[in-house]
Amino acid sequence: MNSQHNAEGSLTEISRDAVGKLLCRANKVGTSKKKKMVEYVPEQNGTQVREPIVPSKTSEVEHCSRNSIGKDPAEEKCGHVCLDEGYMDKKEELDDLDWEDGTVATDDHSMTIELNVTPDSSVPKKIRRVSAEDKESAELVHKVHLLCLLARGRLIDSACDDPLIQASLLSLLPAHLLQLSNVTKLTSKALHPLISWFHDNFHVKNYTNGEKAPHFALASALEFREGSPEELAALSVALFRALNLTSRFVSILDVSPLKPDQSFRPIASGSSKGIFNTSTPMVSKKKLDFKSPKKSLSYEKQKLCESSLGHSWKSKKCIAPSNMHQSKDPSVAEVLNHSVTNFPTSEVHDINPESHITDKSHKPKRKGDVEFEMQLEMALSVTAIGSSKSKEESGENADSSSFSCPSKRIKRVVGEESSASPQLISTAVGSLKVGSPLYWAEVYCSEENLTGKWVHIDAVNLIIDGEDKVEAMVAACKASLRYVVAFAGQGAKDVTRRYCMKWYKIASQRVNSTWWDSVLAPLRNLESGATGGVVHSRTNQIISTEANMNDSFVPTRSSLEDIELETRALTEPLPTNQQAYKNHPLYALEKWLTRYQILHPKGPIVGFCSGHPVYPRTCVQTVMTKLRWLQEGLQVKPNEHPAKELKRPNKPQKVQDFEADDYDCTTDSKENIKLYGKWQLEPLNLPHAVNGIVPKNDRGQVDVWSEKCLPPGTVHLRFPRAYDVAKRLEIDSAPAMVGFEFKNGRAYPVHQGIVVCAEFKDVLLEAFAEEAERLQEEEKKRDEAQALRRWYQLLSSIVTRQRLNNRYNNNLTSEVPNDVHCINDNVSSAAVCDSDDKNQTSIQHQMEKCDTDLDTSLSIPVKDHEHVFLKEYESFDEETSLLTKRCQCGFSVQVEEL
DNA sequence: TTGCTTCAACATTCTTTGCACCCT
DNA sequence: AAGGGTGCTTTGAATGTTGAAGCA
Repeated sequence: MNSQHNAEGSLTEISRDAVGKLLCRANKVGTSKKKKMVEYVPEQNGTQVREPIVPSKTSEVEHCSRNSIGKDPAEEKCGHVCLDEGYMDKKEELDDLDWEDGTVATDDHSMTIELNVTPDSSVPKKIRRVSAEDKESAELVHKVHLLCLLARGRLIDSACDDPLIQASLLSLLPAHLLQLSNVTKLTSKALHPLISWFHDNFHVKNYTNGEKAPHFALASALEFREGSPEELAALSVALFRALNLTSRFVSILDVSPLKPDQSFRPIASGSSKGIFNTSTPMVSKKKLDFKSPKKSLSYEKQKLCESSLGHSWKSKKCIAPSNMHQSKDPSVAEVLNHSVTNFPTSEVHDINPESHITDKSHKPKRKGDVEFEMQLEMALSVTAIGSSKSKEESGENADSSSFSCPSKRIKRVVGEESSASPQLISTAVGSLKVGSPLYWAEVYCSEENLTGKWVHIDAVNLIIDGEDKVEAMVAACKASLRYVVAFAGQGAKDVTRRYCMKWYKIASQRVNSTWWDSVLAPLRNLESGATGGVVHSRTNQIISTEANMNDSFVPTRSSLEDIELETRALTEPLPTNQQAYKNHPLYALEKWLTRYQILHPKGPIVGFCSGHPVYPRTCVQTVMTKLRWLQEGLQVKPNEHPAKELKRPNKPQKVQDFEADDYDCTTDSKENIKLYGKWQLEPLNLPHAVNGIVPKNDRGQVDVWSEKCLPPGTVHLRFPRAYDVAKRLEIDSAPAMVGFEFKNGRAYPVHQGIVVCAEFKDVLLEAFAEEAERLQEEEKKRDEAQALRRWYQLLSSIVTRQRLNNRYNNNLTSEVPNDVHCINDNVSSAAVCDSDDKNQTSIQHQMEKCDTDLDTSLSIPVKDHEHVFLKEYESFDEETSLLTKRCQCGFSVQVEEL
């Protein structure tokens, strides 16, 4: 176990480093910008200032970016390295000068002052824009962080389902509050005493218990009745679930920014050192005396098991139910018995197969499940380490680091006087310090509204039904709630809309919705399976069937909630500033329409902003030129007038420049860009191909922007030399223009293949195949001929060489050099005599003969020595296909395998 | 102090159908 | 001499994005 922990630690370390580096990269822009701005200064100052002025802010991020990421070339050019080198160069120069004349040094100094023409203040500001790469990496970090937090939320949620935790909570609960589990018509008001009790008994702490899995962290928080806001919110959810209330664990996913160069400050976090430090130091509270003196028996037992067995939390669950019976309170024992002992059987009734993560060890796991669990574990460890670390850091100055953002007065429904405890130090009259609203619970109250409602319950801050306050609280922390996700049944659902009143403000800060929706899709199903209509998994059979019956004629909770959130989206209040309308999903101002946008129909006016009429976004239509619509496979209906006309940008055509002024006013009106809207279009109606003739445009070609643009009855053949093939077969064809290439400021058409009548397609393809085969054959022949030519050349040279050797070296006793390529007389003579008639086939034949001769005889008499080529001295080079045969005397022959 | 507007600077997108000259 | 390859005058305006300044 220890080793496993170590391994896990290293893994999480690695993960943290990796993501940290990514973050550093994402944040690099800001820091590097500063760096550059600073380091430009000394460069312009010449050598006078040697040390670059280091900005006072030496953040870890910057440090990291310097260390972990290779310097980019631009940085190297103007960065400190360059400065140092410059200095060194200068110094060398200086030394040289010293060597020549000792007095120059001072001159040199003064010269540098002369160079320093521009004072620091007048240095033009260099604002480095974020590059596409920076944006991409920021988005990547954003997504990864989002997934990590999502995974963490799921783990917390599964911990809330833990029957031991639930049972222990119930064991603490006063008997009168247990009645809540029997309430069928639940209202938010009915929850007040329960929340109040929870608030009084569980308190926020600023330090951490160390790195613990959610199950253990919750158990620990339960035991000591204090914990992080996250743990307490989770405990409240566990309590609701223990009481058979349908509830969710809701969390704001406080992710790193989507766009680079935005400093990421985790909500309510004292310092931001990385995306993992999302700790949430809260209002420091004195640990209150427990009103209920008895401790959780089950946890004492469990701790015992833990120490004696050293097993995982999961394994202990099996023995837990028997322990529950030892509870002294009979009612509690009954409830426990009911809720906990039902647990093993509940999986039978449970609709959601994954709702009991705790039992997974007993089920055969699929490979994907195992992998997913591992990923979850990793995500958990990573986030747990990060947060705990920051908590440890903030632990020292717990009071000072406690939540300090001013907050608007929030709804405190019950026990406001008691909750305004002395430990809440207010800095302003009328303001209350509240904990960071990162985590809370949602309980489904069937008697709220007509159809029932998910009620926001922040047990930590004692806020009930304060959904409209969350945004203000988050805003008070100078953060925005971009993602609010509700977790239940191992699933998750984005409920940001419920808490966000100004969606247009956060929409741009969220990741692209397609990706996010696809991530959430499977989780949504799990979530709605656990909460939508069907009462929670621990509910008994009767209630479950009742709910099922209800579901058969009542929309599910999930779908009702979807409608609710959708309605919120559609009834968002009008923004008060004009800029907000620029990309607002619901509303538009004519002022902010782009060149190619138009209001159609122009109305209804839904309001006014600074005197400008506000129209629904649905009225905004895109207009395009005829050509652009053509590219989309649409054409403008006949007799349609342009919906909008734009003045053609003045592009004076070189030679006519001087004449342009004369008839500018007259031509302009004629050459306006005519734009048409979608409502003025019809499907493309191109002339049909008749009698094998392809209808062409005035340039004798067919513009193939897409398949839609092909005249009916024609096909686009893209194979090379198609035009030649068609021409040879005397088939009518037209070059296919597929687009433009922009070079030197001009557009050049790009042609690819041809357009022919469909009936010729097969013929042409066949002809092309034949052609291709023929070309291949020709190429092969050409290659072979070339090979033979080279062989002939080689053999000729060898023969010549041999002749020269025979003639002039006969009398000499010199040895044949090792690397001289030799060949026996038979071969050479054969090659020579055959080379004369230049018959390629016979040459080839002789080559083969030569090859076999070499293979079989392998004995070439040279003078007294007869070469013997033994097999073991052979070597074959696969690249050149050359076989090298060697004689013991050192003589070698290379043979090419044909 | 905060939020909004305006402006400037830079980045990105859209634009959209040759020709003269040289070499083989 | 014909035909293929290569390189020009290396656009430029509109729009989108971001930061800074000014103002209420």
